[in-house]
Amino acid sequence: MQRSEQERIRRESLATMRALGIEPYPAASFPVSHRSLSLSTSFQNELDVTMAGRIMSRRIMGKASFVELQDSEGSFQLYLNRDELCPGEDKTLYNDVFKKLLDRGDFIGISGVTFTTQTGEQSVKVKSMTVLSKSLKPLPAVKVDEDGKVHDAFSDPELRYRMRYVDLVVNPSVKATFEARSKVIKTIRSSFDQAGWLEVDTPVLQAIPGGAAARPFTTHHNALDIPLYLRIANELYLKRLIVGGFEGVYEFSRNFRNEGMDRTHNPEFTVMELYVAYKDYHWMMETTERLLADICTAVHGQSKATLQGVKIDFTPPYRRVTMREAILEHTGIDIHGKSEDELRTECTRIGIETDDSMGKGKLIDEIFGERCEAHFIQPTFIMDYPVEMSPLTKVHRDDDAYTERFELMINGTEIANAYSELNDPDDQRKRFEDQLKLSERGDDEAMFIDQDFLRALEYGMPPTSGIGIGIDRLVMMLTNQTSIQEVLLFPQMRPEVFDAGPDLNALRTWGVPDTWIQHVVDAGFSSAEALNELTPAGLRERLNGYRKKNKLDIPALTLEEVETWYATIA
RNA sequence: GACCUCUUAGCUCAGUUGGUUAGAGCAUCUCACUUUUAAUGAGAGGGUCCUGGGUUCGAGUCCCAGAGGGGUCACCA
Repeated sequence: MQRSEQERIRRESLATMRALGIEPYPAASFPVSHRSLSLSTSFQNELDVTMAGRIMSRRIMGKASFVELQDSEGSFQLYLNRDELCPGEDKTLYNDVFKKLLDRGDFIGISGVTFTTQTGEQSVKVKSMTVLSKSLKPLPAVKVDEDGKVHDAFSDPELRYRMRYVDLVVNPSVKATFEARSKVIKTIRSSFDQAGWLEVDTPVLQAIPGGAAARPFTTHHNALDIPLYLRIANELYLKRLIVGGFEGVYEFSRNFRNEGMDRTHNPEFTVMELYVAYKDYHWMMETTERLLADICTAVHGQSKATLQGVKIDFTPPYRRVTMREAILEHTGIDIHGKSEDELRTECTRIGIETDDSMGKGKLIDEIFGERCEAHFIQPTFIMDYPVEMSPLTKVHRDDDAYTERFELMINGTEIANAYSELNDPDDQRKRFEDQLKLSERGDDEAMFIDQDFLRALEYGMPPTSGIGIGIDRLVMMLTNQTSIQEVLLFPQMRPEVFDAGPDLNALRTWGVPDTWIQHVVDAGFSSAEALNELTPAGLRERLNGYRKKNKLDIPALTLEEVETWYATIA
């Protein structure tokens, strides 16, 4: 790939620095005494500081300059005065290194003294400066005016996701999103640790992809010569640990599902799953609403958040609605006691398409998903799902047509899914077998039977409540994002195709001098075909013209030299 | 998987009915400037108009195919 003019100039600056005896990529650590935000909040004049960061802008006014230095916390203004930076006769560091050889994007370390400028800006008067790393590619030139309006924003989603490192440098809100994500996870972890529950790791590679109904990614283990699947859920493993005697276990589980991608689905995503013994789903609802209020407070400083202009109030308690009530409320249909055929008729009546592979549970799920889900904007627990659609859930204590299950809906989206866990091994086996029948009817999402899990239940699992919380979607809600890609640092994308680039060794074998190789490529003569379009004399003329134009400090080419290249190729 | 839509300078974008040498702002380079802050003033350079075909005297613009992105739907507890 041909380098842009800006890249060529930066590489020349790099070489010039080395010629001046300045290593652009020094090995030594650079200890820092202050960072931008903390220095600014406890600012005082005449403070000795040492800082490091990236040059984000330079305003050069002859013998004095201002630099915006960006570090991990934010940015801070530096003031460089030629005679303060270079008190002696030699002004190279200011005149050449700073003004000519450094660019926007370069990392520098500085020492100096704090002061306030005439316009009242907190600044550091730089006394010494060290080059820490040279940036060879120009950063997008995002500018923010005095009204906070962003100009020339780096906004192309493809480029932003593919080069998240650039996105993070120039778009501060992106960094804030991922800091919020970290706060969400930290809050959950510290809350659970405080409760005495154990954070565990369970297998990602599984022989039976259980615990959910989804199409798995398949791989192969060579030594065992067996297929393995990337986990679609970790539920069955965490329950085995409850059998093993832990009272509470949780895991931040990266799950993988080989399904479609869109605004709310990425092939790999994170679910936090928690299982606690001797509890039921009522307890879990109370635990969940308290946890979410804490998380929201950690991110926003209050238990309310705004999502697409709508205020979401995470303050407990949340509304609790049974699935039967929810469907009755929004469609007028009472699903209670209805047969599969009756439900199918109702679906057709209200315009929901059905097919023969759909069982009772699936039909009810369709009605809820199509007609009810979107109405639950404020946090709401939808409780008591029909037994057919919840094969891992204990039947309801009062009515065996339902299960003790809830989903937490926020802004019309499912955020969490929880049960009083099914711990009756015989019932569990029967439910798995019902799933198998569904799968024979053509429902390709029905679950596999995990015999070892059934054996674990036969050893006895205490009454347990469990929950899975979709971390990515939760972060979306708390950061006011509508796309999952905005809350994943590196969302899945089609792989980028890179040009292999010209073969520099080939040029070397033609006899092109090392000093010329890059320039011959840059000038567009990286292949024998390109050369053969010109005579040796013509090529020499073009390359020497290129040398002159770019003021290259290398010997001009002689006709004899260029002729030998052609001789080698032929 | 289907449909819609986008791809022009490092970034953000104009580009008329198909018509001269493809433009702007920022960024870059040169010069000036010792408290600026979207610094300023003067000047300059920078392009595989996503790729490949086609129509045409002539294509950034029209047609076909492809690549990549975005959106909607389908799929996805």
